[in-house]
Amino acid sequence: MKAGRRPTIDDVARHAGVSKSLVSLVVRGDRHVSPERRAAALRAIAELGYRPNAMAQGLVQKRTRIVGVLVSDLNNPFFADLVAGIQARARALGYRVLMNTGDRIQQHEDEAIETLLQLRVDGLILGSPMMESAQVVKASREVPVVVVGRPARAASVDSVADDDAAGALAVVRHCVSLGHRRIAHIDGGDGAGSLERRRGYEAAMRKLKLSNEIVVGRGAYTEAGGYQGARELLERRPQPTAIFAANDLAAIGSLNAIEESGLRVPQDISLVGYDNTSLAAMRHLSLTTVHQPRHDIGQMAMDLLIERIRGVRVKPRRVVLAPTLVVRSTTAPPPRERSTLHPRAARRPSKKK
Amino acid sequence: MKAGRRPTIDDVARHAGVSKSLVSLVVRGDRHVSPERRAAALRAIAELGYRPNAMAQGLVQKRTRIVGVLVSDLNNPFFADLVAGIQARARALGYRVLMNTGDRIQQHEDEAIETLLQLRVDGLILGSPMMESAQVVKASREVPVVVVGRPARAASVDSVADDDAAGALAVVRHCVSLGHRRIAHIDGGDGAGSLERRRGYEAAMRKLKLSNEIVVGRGAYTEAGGYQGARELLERRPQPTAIFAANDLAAIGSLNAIEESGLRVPQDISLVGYDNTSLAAMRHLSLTTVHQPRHDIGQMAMDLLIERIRGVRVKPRRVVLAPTLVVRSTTAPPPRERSTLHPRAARRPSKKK
DNA sequence: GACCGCTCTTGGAACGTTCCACAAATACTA
DNA sequence: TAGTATTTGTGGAACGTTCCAAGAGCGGTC
Repeated sequence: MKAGRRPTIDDVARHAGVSKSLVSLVVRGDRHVSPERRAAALRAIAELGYRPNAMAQGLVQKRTRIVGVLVSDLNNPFFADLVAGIQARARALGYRVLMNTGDRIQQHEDEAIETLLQLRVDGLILGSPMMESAQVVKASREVPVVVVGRPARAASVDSVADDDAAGALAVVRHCVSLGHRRIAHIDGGDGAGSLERRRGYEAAMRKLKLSNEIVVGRGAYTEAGGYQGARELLERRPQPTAIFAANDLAAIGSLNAIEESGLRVPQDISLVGYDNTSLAAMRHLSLTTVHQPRHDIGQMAMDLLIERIRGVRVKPRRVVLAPTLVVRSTTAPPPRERSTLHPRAARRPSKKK
Repeated sequence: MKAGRRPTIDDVARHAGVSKSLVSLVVRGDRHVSPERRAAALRAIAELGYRPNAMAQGLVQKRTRIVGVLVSDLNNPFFADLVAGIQARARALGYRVLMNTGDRIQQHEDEAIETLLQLRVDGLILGSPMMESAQVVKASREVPVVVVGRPARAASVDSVADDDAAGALAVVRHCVSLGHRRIAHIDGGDGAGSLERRRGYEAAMRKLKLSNEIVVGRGAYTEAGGYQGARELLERRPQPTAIFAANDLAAIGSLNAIEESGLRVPQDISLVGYDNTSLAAMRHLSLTTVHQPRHDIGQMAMDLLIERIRGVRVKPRRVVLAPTLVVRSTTAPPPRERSTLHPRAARRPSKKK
């Protein structure tokens, strides 16, 4: 082996005095190898610091045992648990995970996917992608694809998502049971599942005879989006007495806007998020929200993917998990009607409580 | 091209009636190709849906134009901006980014690195890794490595980190200026830079003649770690009047513990975090913290890496950025001495305010 | 008209693996 | 004892690219 070069399997073979085929067998843990040669090979591997070249392996094997994961937004802790679930299952199945993010920008997402496809990953899990579904379908022609957080249309794509309609209904029901009627929604913009969540909200309102009270503010699955949406809603008269944000991040943004306007949560206005991320659970925030079993969703996504990779299933599967409402401290009965007409004076921004 | 197979450069060449070398030139944008043949090649590429095989390319070129990024903890929004900075720079330089996380588990981190090394990435950026530095050095023998968030020892490794001593000093100074003396620290356990931050705290305390007041609670760079550390500190008598947590996540955990014990922030106890993540900026939390220019850190890390990759520099560089204190609403003058002896009765956990 | 120097194009040798068919050695069977 | 399995080990052909040296065509020059 020459100085600066990384050792190859040939170097190892020469060093150990065996054929490269034999070294290959040892590396892959084949049991039809005599103890002596195995030991010799292992020693040479250790001495040279040999590390198999995954590209060469992938090239000849026509598979990589790598699954690519696209994460929509690293700011959203939702994906931390999702990825943990994927990783746990992948580890058990002998696959490795490589991540990528498009930072909520369609073009970047497309590029991220392209990188993964050029690397010839064995499968793709798309976590709440912003990209158009045509792109998803296109990717699914190359490799098995599972979409998380938004229903897939195409027959070649599986999906795992929670039942947004059920989640939204639970939220609206909860608010109504507290006495709210003017329950507004801040949507998730072009985010994954945003439309479903919004439709769920609208359907729930209609179901509870509140069709006239349907109000949707334009937002996004981000703090900034929630802030904007809340600002929009708070300008309306009469103001809503409850806001249902598309996700926890947006709820936090809404909270910023609400507090900025001098209103208190939940005394003046109730607030509900979605996802039950670690943020919502913060005692100081204690956000009422909708729980999704993120870790399970990740595991399920990986399971679906592996079924496709192994070819044991070709029919599409749409897994829908039941969400559950988690009532915390940001929801309460609405204030008396008059109070919304006389909002309290805004408090000093720098002072708390 | 046979049915189920992915088209190769040979398929494209045949389909376009040119040589594969010509197709290769077109794909790589070489300008010494006649317009007609270029058009023919491009058409064939589009018609067949050809996508170059990055493994084959990497194998022959002996480089991948991919940099691997290890992210310590997806729950920490610190890394979202860090990665964004890395990506922005990588994009400009024509590199692609592939991520991996070890979920704050050493062994998983080692595996993540191994995956990336077997793929022969051109370089590695380690974001606040938990792994032992021997592992880092080992990796740096294979490929250029830049460590973020913790100083590197080895000559083969570059690092980008903020000046933890300066940050800690700013925190302690701020607390002292408010009148605090019993300023305790919750450390980051085995987290990256934890030791430096802790030493910085101790040095700052000594510098401000508060050596006797040095108290360190054992924590971690997580919400749970901060919670534990705060519990430990709150059991002490006298209780500290200010807590300096190793990062924002830990500060949030501390806040949970503090509120649970019935104390108010900042009236009864002041709280400071580190990193100035989006969490700290939440109006509802409004955490006093230390700002790190995360995006710049990411860009800088990528720049250092590229210098090594291109071989224009072999001497190690340790970039240290100046942190700045961001004073928000969780710090205030300490309560009168007696008050800590008569803590208020714990309020109902489910009630706020 | 021979030669030169362009530009464009091409075949074939890498790159580092695995896989396959077969060889060699050993053990078993009739 | 010969023949047949069985177990180990091996060389060489893939895999899909890029790179390199060299060829083809074609004006221009002396």
